[in-house]
Amino acid sequence: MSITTASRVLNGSKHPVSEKTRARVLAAAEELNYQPSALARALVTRNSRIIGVIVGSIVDPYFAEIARGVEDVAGRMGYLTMVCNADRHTEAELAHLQTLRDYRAAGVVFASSGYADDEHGGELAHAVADLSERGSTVVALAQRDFECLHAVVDNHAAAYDITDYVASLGHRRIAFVDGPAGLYTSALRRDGFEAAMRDAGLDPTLCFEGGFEYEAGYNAALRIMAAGPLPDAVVGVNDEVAIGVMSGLRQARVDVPAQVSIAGIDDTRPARFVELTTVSVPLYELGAVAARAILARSGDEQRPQPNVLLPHRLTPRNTTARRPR
Amino acid sequence: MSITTASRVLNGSKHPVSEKTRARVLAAAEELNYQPSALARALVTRNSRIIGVIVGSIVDPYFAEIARGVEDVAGRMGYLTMVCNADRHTEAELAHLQTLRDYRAAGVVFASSGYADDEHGGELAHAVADLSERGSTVVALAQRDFECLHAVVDNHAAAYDITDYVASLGHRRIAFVDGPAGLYTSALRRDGFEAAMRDAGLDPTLCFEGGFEYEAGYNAALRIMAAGPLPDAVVGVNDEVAIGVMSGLRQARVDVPAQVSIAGIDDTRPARFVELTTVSVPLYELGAVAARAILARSGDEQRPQPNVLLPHRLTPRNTTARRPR
DNA sequence: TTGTAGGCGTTATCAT
DNA sequence: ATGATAACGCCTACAA
Repeated sequence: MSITTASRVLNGSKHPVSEKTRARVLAAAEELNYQPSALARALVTRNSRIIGVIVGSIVDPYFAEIARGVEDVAGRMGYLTMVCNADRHTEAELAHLQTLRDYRAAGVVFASSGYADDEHGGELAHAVADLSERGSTVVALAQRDFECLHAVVDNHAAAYDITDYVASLGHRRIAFVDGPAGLYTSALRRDGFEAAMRDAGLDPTLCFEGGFEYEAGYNAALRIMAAGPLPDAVVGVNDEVAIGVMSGLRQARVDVPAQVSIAGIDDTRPARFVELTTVSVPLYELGAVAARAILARSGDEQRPQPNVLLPHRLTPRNTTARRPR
Repeated sequence: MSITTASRVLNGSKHPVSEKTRARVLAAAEELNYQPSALARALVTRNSRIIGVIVGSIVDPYFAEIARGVEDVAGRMGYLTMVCNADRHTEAELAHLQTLRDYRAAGVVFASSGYADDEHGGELAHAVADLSERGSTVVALAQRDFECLHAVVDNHAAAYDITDYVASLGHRRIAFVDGPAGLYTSALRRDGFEAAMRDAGLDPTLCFEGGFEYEAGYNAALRIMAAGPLPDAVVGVNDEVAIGVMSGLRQARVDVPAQVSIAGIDDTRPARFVELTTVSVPLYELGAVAARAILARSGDEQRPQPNVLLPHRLTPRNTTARRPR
């Protein structure tokens, strides 16, 4: 019973092995509580069973849901998912990419959007190309300026739909709280808002600077209240911001939704907590799709996969109300 | 210029190397965009720069904050943090532990509490011991029945303090919504609640089954309302549950805090969104402490480290009010 | 069907 | 100060 034979049965090689020896090997492995070294295996195979998920912020429920999607399907196949926090810095993404490359990750998932005019964009594109050449599958879950599989939702349409819905409630003065400057997702959603406003014959210029976090929304609420008469409604670039706005308004004794309606985008868990009107984005599914793509490619040959666009859905809840007239 | 020499300068060995050759190696490495294989290195050193964080639920903000703490300090030192989701199943923890062992993780952090009378407890203790012997540092951030470094907060006291505070507001009928059955943290907090109630001369038996998630709180709210006259206040085993209760109550047109006061424990991000009265638990710091312990041990020798108890702090906000009399 | 030899990319040991 | 050589634990030809 040689090492080779043992290796063959333990790693499911298709090389023929007699039933008796197979059984003996299995028995011995069980007996010794033997586990093959993932390290050595990855070293020779040039491919580990690690999947990296690079997120913009580990505490953001948006990314948590995506990570869960990846982890669920990857874990079922014996893959290890590592969630890497980049704090929305391209340089941090670069560093994580480096490490992931060092471990010959089977794939890496870019969960967050890229920046327009990113000064490290070239470097990143280069690193991604390098990674792909080495056999890792990379997939992006939002707009990115490098070549890879994209699985996304239509952010422009999502913002359009929620804005259109709010307008349909009879609101005229509708404000928008923007996301982080330069991020594609921010721009896409703002554009969607503006398009919907124009199509409804409303003024699309009531935009406030924001971010993706609760605090950004809270601060925006302060500026909104200082900027003149209250708007009829405000659409946040995402749920956290919308909740932050609501929190700021309510603290100032503004009644939501009686005085001001509020809506977000994403339908993350906190949105359900506060019964926020929003648009549901299939976050979990986005992650699952990414994981499946990686598993498919690392199993079979490198057959190229088609990009995918997942559907979103308007989800009215209790933070919006019809405008009294 | 041999491989050996190159290796020596590239990995900061303390073996002497002349300045000239050192420079030449560095230049060549830069030139070729060379990166040492983390896999090969880990294979021979029997220690990778991977830290595993096993969490009870990846979407739970409680764990997100802890993961951030670990990731922040580990990332700064070039370590890779992998967040593994166990869905609160000991078996899943076992599986992750297996994988982490295969990759010779530098350390693993158990972020969630263990179960009393866990049927897989023995197995887990065994796996942990095995891991420790192989040189990995394991640290638990809540009560666990295996030998390892513990960095925790006093859950009993945290629950006592928040209950005591609520009672001090004049409330008499105070309900408690419990956490997952069998979990040490649940029991500790419930005990803290009961102790505070008794010390305040109040009835500590108004407990409802719950969980750690929003939905559990929401469902508990329904049962609370069906169980007779509304309580003066309710203390949730954690913030999510407290918010769920609040959501359920408000949906039934119960005014919080005018009719019922509500408080949680943990001070996770959503708690700030809704201005929940709670007790702040140093989640980020818990993770940071764990990471530092792992880094310390994998750098120097295995000097044993002392367990640590981190302080919590009462954080009154707007979901509790003094009882009208 | 089974076994042998070579190599994956490092670090560690022992010369030189 | 530098270099050859042997592991680390596995997989994949290539023989037998």
